[in-house]
Amino acid sequence: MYIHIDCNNFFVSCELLSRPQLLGTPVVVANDNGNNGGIILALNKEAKVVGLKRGNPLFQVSNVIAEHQVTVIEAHHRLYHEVSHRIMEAVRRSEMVLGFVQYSVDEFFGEMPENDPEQLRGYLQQLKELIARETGIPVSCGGGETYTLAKTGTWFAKHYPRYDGICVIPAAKRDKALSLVAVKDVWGIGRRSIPVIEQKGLRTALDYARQPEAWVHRLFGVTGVRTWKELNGTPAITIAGNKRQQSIMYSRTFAQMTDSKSVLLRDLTNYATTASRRLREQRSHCQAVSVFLATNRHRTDLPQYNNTQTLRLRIATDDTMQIIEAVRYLLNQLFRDGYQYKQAGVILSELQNADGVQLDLFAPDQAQKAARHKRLMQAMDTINNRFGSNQLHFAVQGTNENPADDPAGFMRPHTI
DNA sequence: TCTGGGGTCCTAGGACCC
DNA sequence: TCTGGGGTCCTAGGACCC
Repeated sequence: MYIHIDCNNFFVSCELLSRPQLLGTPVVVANDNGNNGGIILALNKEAKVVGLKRGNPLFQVSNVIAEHQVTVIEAHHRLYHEVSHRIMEAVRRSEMVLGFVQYSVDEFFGEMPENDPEQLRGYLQQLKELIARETGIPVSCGGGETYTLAKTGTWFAKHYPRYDGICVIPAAKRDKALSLVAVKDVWGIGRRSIPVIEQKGLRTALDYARQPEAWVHRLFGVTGVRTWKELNGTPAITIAGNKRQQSIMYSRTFAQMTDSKSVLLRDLTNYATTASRRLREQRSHCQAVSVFLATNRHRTDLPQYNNTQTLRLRIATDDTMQIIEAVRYLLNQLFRDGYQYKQAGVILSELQNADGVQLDLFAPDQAQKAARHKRLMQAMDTINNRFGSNQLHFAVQGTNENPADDPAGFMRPHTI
């Protein structure tokens, strides 16, 4: 049978590892854009009972936060990835799960060679205890005949306390289980499909599973059919897991809107630098670079502009300097005067393995230049890994004037 | 004042080939 | 009544996920 593991309130659980005194009090994790302008990314159950929800902008719920003395913690994404990695390693070492894969930062799938639901439940209990013991993170587990049913099991584990965090759905109870799940709570059925399904008078996962395949195919395509098959007990979804990413994006919403091209250039080159470093970390090269700009969609009183442009490179690269040049070119193409920009980002795509990159036959000197740049990038990565992420940077990135990043005031950036 | 930041896969249609 | 029959590659955009 297939199993699914989902970490409870993951970001909050990670933060509480180093702040155990906050256990039992309401805690939320929010991103921070430097202006108290973030939204709630994760919250524990104490924060849920006072009425907070994932996605709430902080400024809209500041009264609730003050009234109930909710602790707001800024997100530390590096920490979450490390903890996630520890969970994966702990489960791997236990050798209890086959084909164990990471699906997202806080979710895992796998298989267990066990058909008896009670036995499987016992194994999941062991797994849950192992993860708690080795990492301190509480998890919920589900089991079933397919990935989708296993994930449905986790849904029950989370919504009904009597399951104590573990729910296996055996074939014999599949229909009963699906009749208790609303169509909107099915993994794979999204916002756009729900009105179409409900208009047919279908309300539950079982209603959907009982429709003819042809109807599902016509309305929801092959992805809809896959979910339909999985609900009916036939595996149809594969989880890639543990592969290199196929695209890398870095984008930010600004604390203050800007109409300045030079500000955008500075920010975008910083994003390009970070994205390029991640590209090298996973030993990939990119063949395409995209930039997007967006105005504040919440400000209906201002003119809106939203655009993306992509540049394909002749030769795939992981060189920050080349990627910055592409970003500079794309910004020149995209930029329009007279708009207040609120968000911008860089996307690296068409990634390929760094070991098999095609060079340019007609530009042999390019190879020498590439080799020099490669050594420069390696040196910069080494220095920045050791002394802090932007110690050595390109002049176009600007100087870091944010005192929060340098509280002691001794980290003067060195500019190339 | 203040409204994340990432990802994957699929489809439709156009341009081009024989 | 009848208007070939296949292909490939590319791109933009949609839908879904966390």
